[in-house]
Amino acid sequence: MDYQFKDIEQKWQQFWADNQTFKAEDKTDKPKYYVLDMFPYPSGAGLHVGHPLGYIASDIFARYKRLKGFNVLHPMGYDSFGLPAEQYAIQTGQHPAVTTEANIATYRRQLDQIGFSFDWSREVRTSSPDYYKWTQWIFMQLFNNWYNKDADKAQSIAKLVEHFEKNGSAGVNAVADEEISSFTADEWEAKSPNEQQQELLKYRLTYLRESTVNWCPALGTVLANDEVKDGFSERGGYPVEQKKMMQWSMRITAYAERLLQGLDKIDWPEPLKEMQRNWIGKSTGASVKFPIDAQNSKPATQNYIEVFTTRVDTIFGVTFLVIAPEHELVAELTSPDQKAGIDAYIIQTKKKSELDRMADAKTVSGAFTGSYVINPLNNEKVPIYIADYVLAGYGTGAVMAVPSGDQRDFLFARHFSLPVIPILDTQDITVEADPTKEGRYINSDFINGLAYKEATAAVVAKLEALGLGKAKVNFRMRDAIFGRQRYWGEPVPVYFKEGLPHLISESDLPLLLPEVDKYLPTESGEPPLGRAEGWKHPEGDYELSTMPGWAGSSWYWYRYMDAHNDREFASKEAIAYWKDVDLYIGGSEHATGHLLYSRFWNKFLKDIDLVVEEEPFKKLINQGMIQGRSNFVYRLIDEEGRGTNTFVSHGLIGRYKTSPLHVDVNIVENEVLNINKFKAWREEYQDAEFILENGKYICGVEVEKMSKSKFNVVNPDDLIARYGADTLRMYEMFLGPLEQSKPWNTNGIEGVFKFLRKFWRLFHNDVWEFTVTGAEPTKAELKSLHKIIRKVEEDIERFSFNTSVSSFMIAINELTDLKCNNRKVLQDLVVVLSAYAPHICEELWVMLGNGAGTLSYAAYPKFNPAYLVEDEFAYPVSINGKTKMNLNISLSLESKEIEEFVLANADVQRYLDGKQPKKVIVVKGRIVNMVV
RNA sequence: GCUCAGAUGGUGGAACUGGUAGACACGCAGGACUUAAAAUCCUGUUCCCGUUAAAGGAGUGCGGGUUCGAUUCCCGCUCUGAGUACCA
Repeated sequence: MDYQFKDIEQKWQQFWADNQTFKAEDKTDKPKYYVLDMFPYPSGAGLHVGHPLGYIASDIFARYKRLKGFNVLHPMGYDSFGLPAEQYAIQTGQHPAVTTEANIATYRRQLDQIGFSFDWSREVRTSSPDYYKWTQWIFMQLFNNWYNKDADKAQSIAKLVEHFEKNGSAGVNAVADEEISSFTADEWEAKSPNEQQQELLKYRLTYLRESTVNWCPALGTVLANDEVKDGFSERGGYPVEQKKMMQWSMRITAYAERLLQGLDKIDWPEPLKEMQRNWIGKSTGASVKFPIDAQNSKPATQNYIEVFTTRVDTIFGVTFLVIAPEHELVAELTSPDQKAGIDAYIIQTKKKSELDRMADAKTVSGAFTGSYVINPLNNEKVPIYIADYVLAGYGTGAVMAVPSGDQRDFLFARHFSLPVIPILDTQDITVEADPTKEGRYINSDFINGLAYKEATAAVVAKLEALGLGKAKVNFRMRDAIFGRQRYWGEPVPVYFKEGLPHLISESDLPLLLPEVDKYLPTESGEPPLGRAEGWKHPEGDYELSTMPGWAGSSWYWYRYMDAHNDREFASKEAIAYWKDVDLYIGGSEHATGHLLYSRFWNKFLKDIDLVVEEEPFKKLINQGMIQGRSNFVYRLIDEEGRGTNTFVSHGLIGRYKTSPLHVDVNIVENEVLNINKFKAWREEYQDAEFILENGKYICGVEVEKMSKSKFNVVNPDDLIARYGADTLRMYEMFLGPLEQSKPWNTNGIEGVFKFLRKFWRLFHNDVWEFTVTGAEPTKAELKSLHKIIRKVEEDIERFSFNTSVSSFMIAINELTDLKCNNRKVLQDLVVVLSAYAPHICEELWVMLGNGAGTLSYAAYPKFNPAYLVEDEFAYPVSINGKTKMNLNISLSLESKEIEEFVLANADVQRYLDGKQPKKVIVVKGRIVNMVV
């Protein structure tokens, strides 16, 4: 029979499901291998052709590892809490659980059709109570731990309390809130339980704090920094504003250094690591306290301003100080005569949106407070300004301005006519600041004549001696806000008693998401959970925020190890066996969100001895984004400027006045419009007329995002119906390197389909009867076979799936030319191809007489280099590096003999034209080059 | 602005450690089969000159360099894409 992909694929997908072919074993002598995909959010739109790209690659890898004798864990699940389902619920009143369930069913159907080797027995859904029970449980562990800097790891709060009881706060070196108090053991004992809890909250790894948050009024929720892009929400594109709110936070900053160091130990794409490094934003410098000039009205709160600088060596070049308009001392520092100016500036800053502020980056603005500080090293009076180029959220919200070395300070100084003092003898500051570290210091008191390194050390030492400064490391990364004022997320397992948060009892987990009448905030502005009737802890009210989207995805890879455990998030044995993810494939858009939070939670879980590896994902690959590729038709515009119902082919639009219109890519093939389908597409085009070129209507092309409104969405279901899953799998790989972004283009899928038919044909005679022989393979057949055995092995190990597909085509072309129908050769070939095109291979495997379902665990054929040995090589002979001819020469000849052989050749002599080559380079087995 | 990635035929791409640039596939052109079409098969297909063939020349974004030899290494530039954004 001809290649009937529909029957074959359905049959094997059913077989795999019925027999749980891909169930990973928990107890086995085989080495483990964990291949993970970033689990999808099940959106209503279903999968488009770009989504499965990474899944196909990981599936090929997983199948290959099984053939190589590994016990492979290759699971799949759903990140099923999220905003779109909730937005839909608000519009329609449908419970998000219902729509989510329906969307998951669609996803599952689509995934099954592609023939993935997932172990579905381990499926997880973050919105399922059996799952989020453990997300809540991990939250409780974070609540019950603090970060001990001396031990450089998390420790239990109980231990901290013990320490407080014995020694008070002395000797505690914690990552904690800034306003922790110091007390003796007796003072601790004297505190009321509530006061003690209040103090402990400042240490917990998840804690409540009034903080400035990204508030999105349209979504009615706060957003994490990585969910905000250019002042707008990433989902939906709504404006985001800054607002102060009491919020749950995660003390990720405690792990900043370890998150940074860990990057050097994992095999991730360099750009991704770089993104995380930038996000963490470590800078090494010093903090310096500038005493406030006593002659001014001194603020009651403190008598100095603290700045952070990376160039403390330039301190003698300081000519002014700039603090953020939001700085807490602004009001107190403003002198009466400057008050009007300062107030006006603050109002102006507040009015500016985030966007304006960025667009305005080049214009200098600011205002003088009327107060001064004293430079602690030379006792100069230094004026204090406010300006919005200093950010309240970074460092201390204050900078020492060195206009000779920093361009922003330089522009500011020019604008306000402030002095610019050069501090290095190599500095050229005639037109702009010069941030050099070269040269020797001048105008700099005791560091004059020194070089950068010793100057920095000397300044830090002096500041330390004065008690006015110290070396300091600063991180850009902030603690992550961990609450959303939304319904469709994990409830926080906390209730409030006398204004203080308390964990619910572990035995009450999971804290179920209650029913509500509407998915909107309450009239008083509380989150939707405030609507839940009778939802109340006996001791007090529950927390009404839910957890953010990244909560459930920050540990899910552990749940797959032991997905049905109802006593632990995963058993010790399962974690000891599976340990970590060996290969993780997913998009780079999660660089500073999911991938950072996951590393953070993993490190925490490691600290409290629940998991065994410091890093969760050993190797990570980013698959490229699949962009859309839109097609256009060109509507003719008549003299009055109105659109007509006539369409001009793309090659002719220069001669007419036209306007482009998107046309459904599914009715265009190789840029040729199917005119009948176009007329049927929409009623208005029923009588459309066309100006053709060469009898065809050619469409225009543009690369855009894949979206319904652009009619460029290609659905995998359609392609599978037409060509089958095996063709789709191979074509997605054939498209190009996995990591490269590219527009989807269905042109060319025919080639892959033809290849599979040709492969099928090898096993059949002219009338499609299955025919293979038991004869001994020929040398040529074995050579083709072993070439592909080696090639696929090498390609998969380096994630070069596209080159494997080409090589398969070459192998099949060769074997077809050889008229190979040899059982031994074909059977090995089936195994090699099975990772890419599993359905057709299963079918042929059984036809060859093997047991159904055994192919997935067959052994990958062993490569034998002996079959590839050649005794002759067609040496390219070049003159001055330009290839002129090929000469067949025995590989047993040595360089000298090859040179003689080549020079004796008549054609070579003709090229040389009687001249003697200056030099002959012979690389054995590679090339002969003559220099004349 | 900064950081990173990339640029190869009409198209997607290949060339793994510096050694025959354009594999494989699409498209296109021509042919075979057919009453015809589809499907299938065969041949050709980087560009220029020539054209029956041969022979020749140019060529991997641009300009230099190292080398017997560079798509590959080095320096400078242009463009495209991604990330980031007054980070002190």
